[in-house]
Amino acid sequence: MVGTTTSSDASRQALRACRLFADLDEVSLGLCAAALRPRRFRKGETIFHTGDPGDSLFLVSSGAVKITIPPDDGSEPAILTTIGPGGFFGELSLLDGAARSATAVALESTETQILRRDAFDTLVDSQAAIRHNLLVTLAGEIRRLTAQVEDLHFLDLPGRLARHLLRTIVIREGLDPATADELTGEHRLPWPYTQSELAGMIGGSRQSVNRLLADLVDEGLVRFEADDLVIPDAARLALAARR
Amino acid sequence: MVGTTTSSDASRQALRACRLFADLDEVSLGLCAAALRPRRFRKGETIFHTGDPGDSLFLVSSGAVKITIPPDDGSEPAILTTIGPGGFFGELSLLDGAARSATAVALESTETQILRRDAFDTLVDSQAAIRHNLLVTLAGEIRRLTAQVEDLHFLDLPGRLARHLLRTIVIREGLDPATADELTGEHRLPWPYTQSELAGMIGGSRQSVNRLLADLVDEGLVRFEADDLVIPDAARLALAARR
DNA sequence: CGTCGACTGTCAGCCAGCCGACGTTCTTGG
DNA sequence: CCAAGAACGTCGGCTGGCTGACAGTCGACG
Repeated sequence: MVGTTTSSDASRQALRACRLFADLDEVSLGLCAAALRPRRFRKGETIFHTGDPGDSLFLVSSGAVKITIPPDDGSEPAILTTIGPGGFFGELSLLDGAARSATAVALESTETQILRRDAFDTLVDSQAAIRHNLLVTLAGEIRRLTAQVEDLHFLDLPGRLARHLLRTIVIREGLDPATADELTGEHRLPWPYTQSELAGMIGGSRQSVNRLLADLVDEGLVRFEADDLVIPDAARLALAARR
Repeated sequence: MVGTTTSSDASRQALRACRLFADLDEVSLGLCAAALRPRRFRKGETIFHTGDPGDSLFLVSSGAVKITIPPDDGSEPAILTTIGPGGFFGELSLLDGAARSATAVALESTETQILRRDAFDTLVDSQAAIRHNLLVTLAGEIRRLTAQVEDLHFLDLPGRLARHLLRTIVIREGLDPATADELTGEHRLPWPYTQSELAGMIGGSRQSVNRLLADLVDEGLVRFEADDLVIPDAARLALAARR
């Protein structure tokens, strides 16, 4: 069965790239790979909604997904985070059996691998390495959210924008989030976001974000090149993020 | 050794009351109890600071603890959450080995049981029940923080105040946080907080909180009695919290 | 039992950032 | 290649909530 073999290879690829399955021996990796089912989403497609029941974890092989909270009126949704290749999402409902707490939407064409609850439970129970990685990742998630609450409390909009950009660098480059303030030098970020989305991420209006971005460009702190955002001097931007 | 026996009994008490150790058989419970060391904190005493290295988990036997983020200037700290009897805190540093991400301060005279990393690791590895409880609790923590970010995005100050009160009811009475909007009837909360602290919890200034509280009292939505806050009709308050 | 510190109550002034409005530019599909 | 929808750029007016200031209240402690 050529199809099956190909699918399994793709699954192995996805696993290797994902922090959750790091440090796993070949045999265990094969076991995990067998439990995965691939699923592709088109740009803008909704993967699940707030309030849905959920019993699957999604690994992102390629593309990107935004985790949002829809407003009940028609305004801009809040964007909690975005997940890129190697990341995963949807684990909460697996852990506590409750409904989805947020909505997941594909930012671009995205390839995912789905892991269902029974397989997930088996893996977590039998593989100490996966268990450890899971706990570390959840802790990281909590720290990220804590930092977000902190920003919303203490920083004004320009500050939140600057800090958000720094954090995005750190995430994209896989660095320690705690070092966001000590970044230096030039960085280049792929930038698939609209200004409305950016506004949703930092808790501001589209118009304000537009103005603040223009300010940053004027001051030479950031620059747009094709589909990338270039930050010539991260240290200088970090200064602008100070409380 | 009478002293040891007494201490161990207190430890068992603490464990029984804590969700993390629910559903544990007597023998395992004894093992856990043996790993605990009691520690008492006076009102206002700092338990640990942001940035400290940390390798212990604290179980609250009695009293209450606030988890705060200190501002770098002299203004009001943000208060992320408060932990009462049966709750625990300080688990993050245990999970990922990183520094404390927040400061913990005793709100009143507080009795805690300390569990150090080595004992914690052993327990989590050997007891599937504890492991499960830990994961569920972490998931709950993430949901709580997500809800907090959501509130800061979508609600104005009156809305955040009302919702905070509803959430406090839910936490104090040990209900499902998702049901906060559907509460009805009269509720009575112990109220050890100053207006400044309340302001820190909902992200507002002390003055604004004072004014909003007065409004709520005028409308008959809340009432202060001795050291308690009484909410005569939770459903009516929930209406005030609507976005 | 006076005084000192912490907390509550209240007010006026100010401004960051929201909102609505509208033109322009980009892009996508027919 | 054209039309229509989406995203960007910009403006002025309005206001929620912050800041600062000060007066009452209450409990603790010498």
